[in-house]
Amino acid sequence: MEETASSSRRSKERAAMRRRIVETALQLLEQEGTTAVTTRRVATEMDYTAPIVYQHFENKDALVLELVSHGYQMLTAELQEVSAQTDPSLRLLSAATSYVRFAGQHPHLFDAMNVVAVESVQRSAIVEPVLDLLQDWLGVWASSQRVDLGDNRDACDVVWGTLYGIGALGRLDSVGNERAQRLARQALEAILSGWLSQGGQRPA
Amino acid sequence: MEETASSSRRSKERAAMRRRIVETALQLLEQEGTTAVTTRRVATEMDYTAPIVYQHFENKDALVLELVSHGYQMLTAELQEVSAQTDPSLRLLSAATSYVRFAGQHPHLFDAMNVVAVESVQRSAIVEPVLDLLQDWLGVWASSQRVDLGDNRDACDVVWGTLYGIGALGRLDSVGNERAQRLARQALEAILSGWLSQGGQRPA
DNA sequence: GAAGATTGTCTAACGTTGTTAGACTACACG
DNA sequence: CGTGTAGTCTAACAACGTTAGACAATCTTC
Repeated sequence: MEETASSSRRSKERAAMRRRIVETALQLLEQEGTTAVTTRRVATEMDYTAPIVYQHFENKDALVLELVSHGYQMLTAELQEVSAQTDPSLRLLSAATSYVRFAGQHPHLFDAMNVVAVESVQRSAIVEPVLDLLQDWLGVWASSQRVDLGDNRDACDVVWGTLYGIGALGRLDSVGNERAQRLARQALEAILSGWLSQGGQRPA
Repeated sequence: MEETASSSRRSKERAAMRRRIVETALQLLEQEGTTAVTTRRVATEMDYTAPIVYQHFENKDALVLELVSHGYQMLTAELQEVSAQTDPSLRLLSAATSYVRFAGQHPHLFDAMNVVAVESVQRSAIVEPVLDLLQDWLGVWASSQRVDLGDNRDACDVVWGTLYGIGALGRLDSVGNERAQRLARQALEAILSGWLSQGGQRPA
């Protein structure tokens, strides 16, 4: 396993090609939706042919999983920005609208990110950063309000599920993203205010 | 357009065949998941061939839409049962667990019921009964607690989105349906208690 | 009851999808 | 220069949604 000059160049080219595939697929997904992401379409868009995909991904699902991963990275980055907000309550509320806005700005990616069928061991790892962020912010909020949330994990999943559900609602024409942003904020306001008034821990 | 004996029999047979297709497709969906619902598979299961489907549905999407409609009817029926619960708060909490339990008992159907891509004018009509139920119960709860929810429609969608999100969360192995049922109850408890403590109307 | 129309069903095909095997080409290394 | 390796393409497969056209059975009408 020597490290020759050309082999290193080759592996860089391989990596570059892999990135190109992901970029092209992502662009297709965002601009034309799930149905546009086919192996042939992705390859053609780069002036290659379909089998090129299989030189870099085990199958199409693996490629899509990479898009999903990319999506969560984008989402994490966007959520990091509201980190500037130091007030624990406002920060959570900003995160809520931020999350739903993301769903509105990247509707098809958002869909792909939430296809449960693509469950895998890796999925948990992909979502983890966002959940960690949320769990952290919730913890800070709780201690700032001197509230015991019981299981922090539970609280985190409650908020996560709530925001996801309302974000998904916003995808419907009958609801719309802007209204969904408002609803998400209202929902989180209600939940936090509820936890506040329930005061302490939940009964068994 | 006379009403002869045989034409009436024929139309009954047509209707029966349509029902058989729906039943077969529903069974396949529930037992083997979305990928098992193909025109060929559905037809073969009934000892027919694929084109039979197109004698009764414009396309596969129309068939799936019928399954979704069927699913919402089942859900509505199941929610009607908790109607026995007269206490407004307990009734809503029961509905929450009921809804999430439904997601756990019919996971693939639940998925199909929530594919946003199948949006259509008819979709709103399909979901309407459930939303009406929820809106009604929320209204009763609000007046029983002497709380002004502001826009009743908003409150309804908040709860609807929340429950859906947590129900979908339960589909993940890392969460599980039983835990999701608990989480849904907790979420709704928090929201209601939050609305209670916020007391009156939301600011503009 | 026979002729013609209607209706149910199947066969066969088209285009598209994910995916793989095998051929070809170009470059790298001895 | 010859040999091997890595990258790419062509061609094919099975399965999918969908449609046209043929066939047969039934109904209508005289």
